[in-house]
Amino acid sequence: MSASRPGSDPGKGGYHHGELRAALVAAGLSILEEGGDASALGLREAARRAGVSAMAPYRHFPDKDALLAAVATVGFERLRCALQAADGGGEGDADAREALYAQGAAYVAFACAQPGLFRLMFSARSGGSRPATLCEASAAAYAVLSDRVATLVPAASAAEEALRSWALVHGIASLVIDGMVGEAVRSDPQAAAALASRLLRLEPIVG
Amino acid sequence: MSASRPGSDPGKGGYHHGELRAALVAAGLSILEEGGDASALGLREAARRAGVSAMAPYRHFPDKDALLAAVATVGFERLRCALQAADGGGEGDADAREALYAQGAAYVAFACAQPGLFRLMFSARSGGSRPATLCEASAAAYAVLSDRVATLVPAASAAEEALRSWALVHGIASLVIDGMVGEAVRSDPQAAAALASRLLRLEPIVG
DNA sequence: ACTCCATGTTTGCACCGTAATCATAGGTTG
DNA sequence: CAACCTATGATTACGGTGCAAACATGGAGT
Repeated sequence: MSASRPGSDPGKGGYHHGELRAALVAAGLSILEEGGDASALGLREAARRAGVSAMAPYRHFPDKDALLAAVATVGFERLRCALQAADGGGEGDADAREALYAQGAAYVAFACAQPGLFRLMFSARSGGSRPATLCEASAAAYAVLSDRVATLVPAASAAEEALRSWALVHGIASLVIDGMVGEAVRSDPQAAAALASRLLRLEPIVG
Repeated sequence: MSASRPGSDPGKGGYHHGELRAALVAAGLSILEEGGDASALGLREAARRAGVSAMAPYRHFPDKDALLAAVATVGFERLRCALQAADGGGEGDADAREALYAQGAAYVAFACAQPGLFRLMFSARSGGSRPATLCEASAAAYAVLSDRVATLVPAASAAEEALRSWALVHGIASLVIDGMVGEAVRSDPQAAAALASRLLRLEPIVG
């Protein structure tokens, strides 16, 4: 009686449009991929791309922030996949270290390749706080990095080391996409990834 | 014939309003300080606070981005002052290291205390590229950190070490103000600064 | 066949950024 | 001193946005 309703499960309905929710999220992603400007992502523009009226999105999202959060959630899922692919799952000691560096490079390359999406992921805040699905998606992505760090350091310092690594690569990514480290790096994800890998290996000042 | 014109030097006019340009920048700063939301900073709202018509700002800024850039420039100047104050100018070896840690803590505390302004500083981009004054202000702030790092490491690696330190503190600041590291830290600049200081001292994974 | 309700549309409002046009004030110059 | 000239600010108008409210539609369950 509840699961038999036409649009009970969001994202797989089959009525007028069929997949409006998914189409809107896809439209949002395409907007971010085209014009790096995050302010270009709007409800009306997304509806336009989905071939639907301007108010239709409100049947699937309570407000604009909710759509942004849904798009950001997809972004975190993509980031998690990218990190997992870069890690490779090596278990040796040297392999584990290289896996961490590869994750850092992938993190920065991801941000560099899709700056609009990356910025949205860390600014999407629906009604003051993040929706649960967004939190879960970001936590899942962080877990990939956190788990790798856990294989490299004692358990006691694992949490802080993971946070330090995250902050470092996140800082590099943010500075690069905001144009603070030279134009040559921003438009070249490979160069940005190489920079991240180099900074991760760098000897610390506390030597 | 040119310098004798009433409003030749922007920012120090004395006509109808007197200091409209400065008043608009101040209004922008106050907007950012009140509602953490950066999207609340608009031309019309700034004009409203300055007690002037909605179109008046266009006599002092070509478009909205230019006002944002001017506000961001003030933000970088404030950040530079905060970093210089935190550094203290110590010259001993241990003092120098502590000065660097203090700068990192001050950087994160600044972002935590004024998240809207901090975000604007790294997203203000007038017409695709940053105005010269904004670049100079950000470079001046970075120089404070860069110079301190230069006193701690060999000249050959100074540039990369400085960038690494900047990325680390910038990453911490970004993650904190975007609510990715726990609510307790975000609303407490002191706690955020302590976190930054701790992560800066942390042993690296390459041990 | 009838009804119901989720989905999509239409209309309307307040706000924003900005272009075009007009009004004014205060020095500059004859 | 008076006329003017230009920088500054005000008005009006246009397209865009997010959103609320009322309306239309069409497949699902009875």
